[in-house]
Amino acid sequence: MSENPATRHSTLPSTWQPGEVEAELYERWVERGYFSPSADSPAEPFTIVIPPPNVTGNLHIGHAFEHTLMDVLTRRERMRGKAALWLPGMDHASIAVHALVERQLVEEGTSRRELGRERFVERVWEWKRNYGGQILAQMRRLGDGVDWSRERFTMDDGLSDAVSTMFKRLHDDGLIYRAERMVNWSPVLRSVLSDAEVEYKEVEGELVSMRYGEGENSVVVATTRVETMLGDTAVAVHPDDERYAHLVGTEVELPLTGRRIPIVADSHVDPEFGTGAVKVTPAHDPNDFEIGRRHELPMRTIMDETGHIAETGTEFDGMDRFEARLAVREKLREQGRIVAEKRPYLHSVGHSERSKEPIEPRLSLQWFVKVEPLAKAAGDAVRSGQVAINPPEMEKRYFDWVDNMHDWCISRQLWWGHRIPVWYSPDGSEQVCLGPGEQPPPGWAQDEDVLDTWFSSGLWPFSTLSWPQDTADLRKFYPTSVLVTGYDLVFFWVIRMMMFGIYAMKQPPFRAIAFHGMVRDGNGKKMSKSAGNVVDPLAWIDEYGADALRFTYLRGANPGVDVPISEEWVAASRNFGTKLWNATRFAMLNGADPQAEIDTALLTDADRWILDACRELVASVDANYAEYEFAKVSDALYRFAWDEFCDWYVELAKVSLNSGDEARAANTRAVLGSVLDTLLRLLHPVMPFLTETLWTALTGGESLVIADWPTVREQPVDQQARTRIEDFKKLVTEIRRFRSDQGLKPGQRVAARLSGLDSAGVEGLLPAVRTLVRLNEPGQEFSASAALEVGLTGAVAGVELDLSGAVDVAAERKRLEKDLSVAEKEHKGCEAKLGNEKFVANAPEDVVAKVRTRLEAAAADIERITARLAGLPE
RNA sequence: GGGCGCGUAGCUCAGCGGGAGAGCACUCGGUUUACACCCGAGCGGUCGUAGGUUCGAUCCCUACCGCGCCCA
Repeated sequence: MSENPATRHSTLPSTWQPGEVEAELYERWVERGYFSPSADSPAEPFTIVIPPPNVTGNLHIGHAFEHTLMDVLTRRERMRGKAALWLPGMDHASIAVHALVERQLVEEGTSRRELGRERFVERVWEWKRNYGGQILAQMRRLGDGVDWSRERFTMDDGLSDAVSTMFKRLHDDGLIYRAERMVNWSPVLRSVLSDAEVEYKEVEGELVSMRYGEGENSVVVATTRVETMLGDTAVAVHPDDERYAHLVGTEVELPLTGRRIPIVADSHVDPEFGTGAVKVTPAHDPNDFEIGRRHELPMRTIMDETGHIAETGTEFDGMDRFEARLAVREKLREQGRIVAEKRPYLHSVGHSERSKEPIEPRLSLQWFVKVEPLAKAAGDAVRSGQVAINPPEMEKRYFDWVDNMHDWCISRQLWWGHRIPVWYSPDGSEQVCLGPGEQPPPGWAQDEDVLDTWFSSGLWPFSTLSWPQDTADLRKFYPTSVLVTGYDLVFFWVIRMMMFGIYAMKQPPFRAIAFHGMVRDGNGKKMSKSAGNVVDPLAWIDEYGADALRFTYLRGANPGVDVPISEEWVAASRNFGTKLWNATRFAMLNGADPQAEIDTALLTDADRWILDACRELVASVDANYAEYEFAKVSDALYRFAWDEFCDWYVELAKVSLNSGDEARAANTRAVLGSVLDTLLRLLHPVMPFLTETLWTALTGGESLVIADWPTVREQPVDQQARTRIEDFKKLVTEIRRFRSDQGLKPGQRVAARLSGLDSAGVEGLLPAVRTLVRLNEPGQEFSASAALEVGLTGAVAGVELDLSGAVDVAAERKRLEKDLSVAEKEHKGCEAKLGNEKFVANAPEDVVAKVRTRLEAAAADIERITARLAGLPE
């Protein structure tokens, strides 16, 4: 504060080297505790919990994007005086980690079963200590202002207690049950998967039609999974289907098995599809399962947990399902039972999202959450407006999920994760569900399965704040302010967090949900390893700095819309950072002083205009943040900083600084300092490193992280100053255009005489015009050889130039003709509108008046340009 | 098959009832005392197609074509 502005510039190097200072700045922020709000703070809380990244993961381009948004929001709220908490952590990624460590064991020639459960889990923790959580270090590179003192992991003791507490509550409320159901089975993982972990893909398979039974009593059925016929326990037809009416109630022989199976009538069969008769495999197909239940059919499981045929008593036992598919088909062919084959047959098949193989529908005993009451509450919270979804269009997708959710299968046949807190008596006749700290009766055995990772993720917004303990953190920071996540994750953690939050905490876990899009490459293509267009955000941080990457993300972040990103755009953002750097350097070299008093009496039009523009910028940035319109925020900042401040104000400030009027120059230094100060504050959430460096140098303040967010100053808008500056800009631009047309070098000075500036009210800006467009005062021998006229708000300004005879008339004529045709088009358009009676009668008064004004202006332009063209030498 | 979204300048995207915009790319000029990661000037669009509503449609409605996503 006491530092002399004139000497501060010595602390600012001539170029910005992000790589040299980012890490140091970051660690300083963390050490000073800026990111760790106190639960005792009197300030209003602002909370974001990180959607927990996977412990196996690295910071990919999508995380970096999402983190930028969260960091921007949190940093801004901190500057606005909130007790801002961004809570970091990771989930344990049950399936991913389990599979990863299991693979390692296989490579070492052993297996998890050989190792045993206890040692396997130890092994996983060891892996986590050595290799897990790399993303946490990478988040520091990006500048994530998270509170590391509150970091959480879903497998930590506290969060594990939260899991078992929640399980027990739901269980005791009858919202968790165990049942034998058709589930999505992964033969590779040997575990069940939730519906959300299955992705449907079109595949080229085959549709095989085969005949069951003999002669008149035979039926033809078709399937893409021939091997499942071994588990058929019926054939179903539509009850109204006359073709098969005589067969309903009879039996046919199921080939290869010697079994006889009934033909049943079921109204869910589509008589239009295929032959109208379908094979029924209740233990291996969801639809068939339902038919089986309705008709009390036997449910024959014909595969083991690895997808191999088992216990059918046929030659196919022991074969993998795909091998059996071919073998069964060929056997049927030998027996003459294949009546048709369609190949390739395009159809949709569910695949395991994690292990990629086709899932196998399978009858299995699992634990489920009864979601109906929970999902209804989650839907109501949005319907009632308690939770706002941004952008609102995403509500539909949310309701689609919430309103049509199936019960959630939460057990997994894995070892890494939260073990289901249910114990069985030695004879299996009794079971008990226990909460944390409760002991099962001696000799009872705990359920072997673990819980779906999403179960613990669903608790994340409050388990991370120490729930079920009633702590100061929980009271202060729950519910969280906003969940920032991709629209693809609606059904993963969003709905689960909503359901659990409302159930356990009696209020939704966030006040708002801000959905963002997916990061795509510069051509709008989805990034994927196979397309080879995946980029590493860390490489770009190395090359261009974290701020450049962050700014690029923000510029592309329209709510809910995909974000394309490419290296050239990151480079462009880096250029923007450099521009700011240089502008600040210029300001400091000229003694810009943000603390100096601004004497309003001495303000020039330029000062008034930029202060007003700056004021509007603050308002616009605030308004757009409120709507999560990040792209509009950054666009406004970019344009103000570059187009208004650097391109015009700084140039005008030079005129003032060199005017020799010390009082005026001092005032300009104060305005320069003030505007830059505001601009750097506004940019800080997006570009924390660069702005911190510049701002501390400019102001001598401690840190921008904890500086105040700008407020909209109560200051009258000087509309006249704005008009004069707009006129000034137009005048300068037109003269530059004329010079360019005439082939004058930008630096070449020419003598000129200007007129009409006084009646336009911009005579005070004459010195600035002369400086910006290199016009000398007309001397003794001044002889105007070229001239132009510029229509300003209040008058027409005349500019006569002495080009020493060398006038390019052709160029001037071309320019005038172009201007004329623009004016004529405008004139014609306005005339047509005003000539339309209905327009004049129906259009609002102000619209009609505006068109009249435009018509007059166009007419004046036409007259002036025509006269000038007529006066040009041939 | 059902649902949602999108087709605007070479590229990526704003705008969404009354004068077509931005960034990048491109062309020309440039040793202007902050900046060539720059400065100045410029080129570039029948706003997917066809109808309709309206005094007026890139904007609203309908159909179609193309692309993407989600669900079955």
